[in-house]
Amino acid sequence: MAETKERDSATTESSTGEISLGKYLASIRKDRKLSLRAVEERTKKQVSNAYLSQIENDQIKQPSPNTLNALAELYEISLEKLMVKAGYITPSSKRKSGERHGRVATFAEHNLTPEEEQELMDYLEFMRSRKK
Amino acid sequence: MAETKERDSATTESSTGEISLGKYLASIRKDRKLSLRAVEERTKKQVSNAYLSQIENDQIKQPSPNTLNALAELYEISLEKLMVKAGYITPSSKRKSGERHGRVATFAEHNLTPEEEQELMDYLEFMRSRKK
DNA sequence: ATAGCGCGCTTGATATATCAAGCACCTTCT
DNA sequence: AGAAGGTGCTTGATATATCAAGCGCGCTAT
Repeated sequence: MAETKERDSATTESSTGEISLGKYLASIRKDRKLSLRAVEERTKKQVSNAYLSQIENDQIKQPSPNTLNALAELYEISLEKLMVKAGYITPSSKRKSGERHGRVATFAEHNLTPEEEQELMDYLEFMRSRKK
Repeated sequence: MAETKERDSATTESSTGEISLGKYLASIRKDRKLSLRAVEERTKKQVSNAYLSQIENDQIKQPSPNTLNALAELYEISLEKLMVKAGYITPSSKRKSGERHGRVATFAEHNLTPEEEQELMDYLEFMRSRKK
């Protein structure tokens, strides 16, 4: 009675006021014009079509980092963004809404690709939100 | 070709040739002079004493990132190191083409603490090892 | 029409993470 | 001595992730 779990979320506007993990992943997959089974193959069976379907319909609460990573790589999106949406990261000290923060050009000294740079920045936020 | 799931014993020298996750965590806890229940309390129940015991005895294969993070923070060790030991990160291609990294002093522009810097560097390796 | 294929989806089964409750043992007290 | 409390540990119960197998539907083709 204390807490009913099901007040979720067809449209979960949790931390950043964004859509749910499932809807987000679904929209991206469609953008990439991939079928569920295509994703299954391209991820070398790391994510089955059945499972992806459940994820996209928000029937899975917290896919493992491995799963999220496989999808992030295939779709070429930020792993940490998925980690946030999956609830691994507490949205405590999140940035002000919708604000793009400064760049980290100095990361270039490590031959970071733009994606790596973005991921590192996301990860920094991740760490700091946890530190709270 | 399949990797048989081996549940070998106490001294698992996997990725970095180090001890298993459980033994590693146990040694650190003792170093910090904390009891299982003390850890339970200090992590605000994020890790129960029963569960920690299982982890330390390698009865748990892959604790969640949340759990690992709680321990990493309490012990003040690298989360990514635990992620490696937990098997979230494949220790395959550490060297892509004789690549080695230097320091990342420039991270200081983001007011990184030494720990954050270390974690970011670990995480960079994490990303790159994942990238194939 | 019908055979086939691709699509998203459902479901049963299995593996595993996680914890509350308890147990056996060991130190101090009084 | 016994109570009280600390220690690591075990276990039964519960929740959840994950997949193989299958379903029904819409397309093309014959």
